[in-house]
Amino acid sequence: MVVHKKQIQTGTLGKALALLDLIATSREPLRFIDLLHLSGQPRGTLHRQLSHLLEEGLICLNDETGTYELGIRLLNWAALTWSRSSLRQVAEPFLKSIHDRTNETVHLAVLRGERVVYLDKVESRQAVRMHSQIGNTSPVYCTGVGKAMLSVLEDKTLEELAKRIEFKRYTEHTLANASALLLEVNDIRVQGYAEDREEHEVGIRCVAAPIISAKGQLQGGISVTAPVFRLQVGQLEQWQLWVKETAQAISAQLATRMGPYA
Amino acid sequence: MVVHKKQIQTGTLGKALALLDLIATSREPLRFIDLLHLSGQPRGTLHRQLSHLLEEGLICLNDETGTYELGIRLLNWAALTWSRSSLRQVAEPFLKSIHDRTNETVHLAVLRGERVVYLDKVESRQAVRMHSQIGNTSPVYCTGVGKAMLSVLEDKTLEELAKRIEFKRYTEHTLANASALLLEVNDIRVQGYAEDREEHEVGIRCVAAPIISAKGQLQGGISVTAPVFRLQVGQLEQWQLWVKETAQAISAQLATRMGPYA
DNA sequence: TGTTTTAGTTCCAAATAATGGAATTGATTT
DNA sequence: AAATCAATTCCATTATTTGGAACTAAAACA
Repeated sequence: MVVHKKQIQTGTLGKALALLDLIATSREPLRFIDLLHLSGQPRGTLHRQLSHLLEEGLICLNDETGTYELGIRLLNWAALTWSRSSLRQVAEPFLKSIHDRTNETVHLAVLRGERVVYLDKVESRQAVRMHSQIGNTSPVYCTGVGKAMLSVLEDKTLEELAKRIEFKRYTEHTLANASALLLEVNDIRVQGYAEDREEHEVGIRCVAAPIISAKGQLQGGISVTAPVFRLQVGQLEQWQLWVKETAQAISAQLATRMGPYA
Repeated sequence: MVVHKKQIQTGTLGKALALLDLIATSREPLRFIDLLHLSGQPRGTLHRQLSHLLEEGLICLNDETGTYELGIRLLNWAALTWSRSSLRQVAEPFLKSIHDRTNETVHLAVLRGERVVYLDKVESRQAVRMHSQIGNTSPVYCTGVGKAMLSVLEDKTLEELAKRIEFKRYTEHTLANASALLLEVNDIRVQGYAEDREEHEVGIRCVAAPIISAKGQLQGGISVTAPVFRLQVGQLEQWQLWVKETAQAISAQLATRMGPYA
């Protein structure tokens, strides 16, 4: 959320979490020997690091296969993170309200590095299943909320972030490079809302707006998403207004009632 | 899940996570000064530890209130933990099946220390909202799944665990001490299933059974929960069978197709 | 069955990071 | 402007981590 003034060396903790991330992001189940190659750490070091992660419940060892999985303690922390998130708490009724009016999927998301993390979702029939979205991430440059959030960042921050992005084409409309993104963000700044015109998935469009704090700091964003075939003429124009209004209402509310646990 | 052979000193990582847990489990938002008192660490040490957690995205600092909140990175890890859990993947269709037959809430849970952590849930109308259960915990001694899981542990492990529990009366039926619990677990071992007779919440009953690995190691448990007013005569007796059968079917399936990501 | 290979664990002197008290800076109140 | 309180920085001391090598366990091979 906040951009770092200076890079801090996180020492032992950083190394342990890098290892955890390796396990978390691998698409294959990993054994000791795999981690040995992937991490590039010496045997002794890796062994102790894994012992510590294991002991702390951040990972667990599958007895049958000898592979490491993510631990249940992470789930527990996440449940607390979610339920206490002040942004989420404040936004909840607003998300419901906009969903009632649009009857389409509404997302609440925050920015984390070059990716968007979904914090909440209100969906048509089905309510949220965890696997659907919460805690999952998407690239910032081809999602409505992503681009909306970028529009709040300062130029310098934005440019640095854009430079770090690895652009990948998901559809023919996906923005293909940093300059195209910066150009589009400029438009978004003027309009106050962002659109996703089938940039991430063919047949899916959305409108989104950023949420800011009293001090103007980026807090997150909301979006309404719909399949193209269900869109009426002028519908997105209507939703634009609602999304902008709602994001501003959430921002205003955040300024009043801050802090979690309230 | 697995009981430790020996206690390992987790050093720096352990200290950092203890601090994270302090923030996670506090019912009040905490500022630096609060953490200074709570943690008992010297100023310099605490400051560096917080900087590291902050830098790693495990916590974030609320600019307006100066209080620390849990970070989004935890949510992201949890989403991966959940979606890849081999137990959850294997259990999913079985949970649906038993829900179709009972039309009541079905839970999948695992044991973590003296508490039960919910891994999945299939509910009547509403599908899962994260806040409903996933990642949340309950005491082991007054839940159906909790007692069912205890029944798989070895005597020594069980007794040590029971000794560590702080018993709290939730209803007049709550088991009040370790010996009552051990006695009940003995019955469960014979029957192969556990009951919760309004022990956690008045008006709520459930039946549960444990899931084990090929080697007989405890993997988790499932339960069917219903409000007393909706229960027909002989209904729990029917569900007992289903829950036992289903838990065994999951155990069998686990033995075949192990490992996450499959 | 014994041998080889591979995977995982333990050890310990050297290198690195964490510690914590004190001094400093910054913000808020009187 | 002074006083109070909160947060941050500094650095010599202390504790932990590091990593190569030796060791053990288990599986694959002969």
